[in-house]
Amino acid sequence: MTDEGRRNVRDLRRGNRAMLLRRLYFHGPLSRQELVQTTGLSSASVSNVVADLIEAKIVVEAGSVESDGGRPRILLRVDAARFEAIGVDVGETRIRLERFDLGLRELGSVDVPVLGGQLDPKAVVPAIAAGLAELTAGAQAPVLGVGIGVPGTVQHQPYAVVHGQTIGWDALPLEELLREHTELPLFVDNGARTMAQAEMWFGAGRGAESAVFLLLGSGAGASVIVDGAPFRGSTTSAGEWGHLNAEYGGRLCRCGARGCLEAYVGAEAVIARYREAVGAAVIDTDDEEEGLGRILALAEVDAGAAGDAARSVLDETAVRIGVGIANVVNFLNPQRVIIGGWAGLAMAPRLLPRIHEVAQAHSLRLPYSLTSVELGALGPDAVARGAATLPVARFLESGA
Amino acid sequence: MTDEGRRNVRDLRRGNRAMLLRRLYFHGPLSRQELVQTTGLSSASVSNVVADLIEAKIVVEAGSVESDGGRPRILLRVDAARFEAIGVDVGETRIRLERFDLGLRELGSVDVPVLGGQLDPKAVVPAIAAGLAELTAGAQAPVLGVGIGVPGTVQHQPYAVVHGQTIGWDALPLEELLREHTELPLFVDNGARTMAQAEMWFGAGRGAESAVFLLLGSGAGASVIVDGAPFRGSTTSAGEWGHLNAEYGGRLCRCGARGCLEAYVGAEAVIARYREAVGAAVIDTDDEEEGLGRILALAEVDAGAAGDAARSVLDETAVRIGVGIANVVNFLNPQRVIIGGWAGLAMAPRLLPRIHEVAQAHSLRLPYSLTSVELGALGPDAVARGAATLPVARFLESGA
DNA sequence: TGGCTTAGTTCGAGACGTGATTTAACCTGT
DNA sequence: ACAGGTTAAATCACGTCTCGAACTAAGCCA
Repeated sequence: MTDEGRRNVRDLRRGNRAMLLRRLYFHGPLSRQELVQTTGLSSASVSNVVADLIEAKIVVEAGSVESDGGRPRILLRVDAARFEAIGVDVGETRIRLERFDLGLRELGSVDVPVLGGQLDPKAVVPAIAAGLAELTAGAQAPVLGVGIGVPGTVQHQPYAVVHGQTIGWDALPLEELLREHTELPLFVDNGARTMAQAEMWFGAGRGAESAVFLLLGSGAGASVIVDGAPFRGSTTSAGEWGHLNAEYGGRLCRCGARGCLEAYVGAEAVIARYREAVGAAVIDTDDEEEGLGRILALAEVDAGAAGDAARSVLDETAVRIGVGIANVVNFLNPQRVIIGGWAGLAMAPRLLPRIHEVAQAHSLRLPYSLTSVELGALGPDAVARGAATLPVARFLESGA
Repeated sequence: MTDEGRRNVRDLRRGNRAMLLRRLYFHGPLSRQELVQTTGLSSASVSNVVADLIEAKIVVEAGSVESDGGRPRILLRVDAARFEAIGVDVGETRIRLERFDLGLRELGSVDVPVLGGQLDPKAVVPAIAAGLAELTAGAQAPVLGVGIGVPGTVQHQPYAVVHGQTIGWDALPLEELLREHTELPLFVDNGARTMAQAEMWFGAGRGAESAVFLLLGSGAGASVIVDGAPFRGSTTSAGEWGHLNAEYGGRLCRCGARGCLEAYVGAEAVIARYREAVGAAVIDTDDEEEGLGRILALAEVDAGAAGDAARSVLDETAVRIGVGIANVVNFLNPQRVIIGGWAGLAMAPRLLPRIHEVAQAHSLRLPYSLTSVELGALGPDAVARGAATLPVARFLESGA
């Protein structure tokens, strides 16, 4: 309510510059004419600002469009090679760093396994620092910054602090710790949100103004996009879809409450429910990906009791997800609901029809009819790419 | 993603003008000095813009603050008498129009009973038009516009069209119909949202950036405030809290789905559940307000079976509301959750402790600890006042 | 080659915000 | 009563911005 954006003429210029830059970035090569029409700026100003951007080597000319009688239009595009950005995916089993150009094309990557499956903060920071050093050494252009997707809630006070209950991170001051190893701007955010950001820019969310991304992995999370930007809530913990209550007094959730959706639909929960149904020894692996795969396979090929149990467990999973989607549709009325995460993508082929059916039955007619429920397009590994969008987004917003 | 706000220097001025005006409006009399400090503008610009506003007679000087050695600061305030606004509450039993000054002090009102309890569109439009004529005739200052809160979903395409399934309005082009009777700018929105807006400006939401207002009347709705503005979703139907699923396969809701929260917590549902528990004849009134009152009284004073049933029904209501609040807290992480609506305010004194208890038990620890759950401060009749904020908000945003 | 059409640039005008300077309005101490 | 000090507000000169109009560039066609 106090201060918002533009005040003086320089800010005005920066805003217009950012507007043109964003448009060129997201809507491909465009002529000055098209920029004039879509932004509402005068042709004089467009010429002026574009000249700035060209001089700064951020925008380059990219051929021209054949004319029908007049001077041909010169196309402009953002020079993707002008800057680079680094994205980091801090996962539960590995840390992956990727280097991208401005257009988010991957230029290099480093994988660091997490020893013993434990994300010890003392080991994570040096691992990231080492990876950063390796990647920046290979950079062909200035690096705008480093985006880091972490499993947990990120608060800025004012430097990013991570609260990750599932991985035992208690108020880890990640930004300050990394600050000792690099001068690059750091952008830390929740991994689910960075993944959603990647889908918004390049995947299933492209073009939507509002969308909800459901991330089914070991557990269940979500990221809510409102007006094209992630909604964080008052303390950045919005989007805990997995802890919507699915059944009063139901299964105990690892958060301590009873009946959370996550106690039914994440890979961990699906496996646990299957074990309860058929006896603990049947799925004899600790690898959730493998365990979930076996249940899916049994449901597909086994005509006996083990297959019946698998089908039953998966059907309830679809029902719970469907109701959870209906809740999202009724309460937030998004343009799209997008299912992602490795477990979600693995189960979706089998469950999607049932999910649609249940979601429809529990949704209000009008909003559901205008919402599409679909799968993520970038696969389960979009966290690092989404993280790299953070410095790029800052670059575009600031107008360079 | 295309065009947003400021482009040229005139827009810049308008934005700064709006910023100062908003600040003066919401933060009471302020000196130019204080404006300089809180807005970040230079003192030259503040003087300049304020001179404009004074010349337009929107802002007036309002005494001065004693100095400690220097020239005293002259206080400025928005002249509440300079403009007026009209708010309309289209309720299920009556239509109420109120006339306000710029500071939203009530200056006059007209009540139109709805004949036979039926909101016939053919009768509503002339009724509103007649009320408007009466109120504008009494206006002492130019009327900025008319805000109208209606029970139903409002879509702008581009003129306001109301879809009200509960009252049998099917795509009623209310704005166009009223346009034939008045030249005043019209602002139509859902009544729950206008009520929430009133609470945000003058009631329990004051100062919050994000809040969720739960409106318990005959049914159950909500209005979600994000970044100080109502969130409408992609097709303006966001906030259907009453249709979150409370129990899979549960009670049939009037929306057609099973297990909606509204089938448990609205006045209609509470009365129905009580009747089921004790026999249909016990609450022998069609007036929901009276019926709910009797149940509350029985719970309070009757030690026998009728009281037990009332207590049991009300306890389950508290549990359902509590879980519903936990869902909101987990998913949206608002600063505040505010319970309003006539039924909500009537039940709250008895239910609030239990609601808090259940909400806490089903919420994630961190977000719940930072969220306050409280009651609306403006009572059940804030719809018209909230509606009147719509033209005022437009006035403030545009910078007059 | 000359006219026509469209794209992009240049230029002068008008509007704005800012820092520095000036004026206004009050207080304190003598 | 009056000078000196202090703070608030207004004024001024300057630089920056966008815009419309005029102008130049670069193609087509006959």
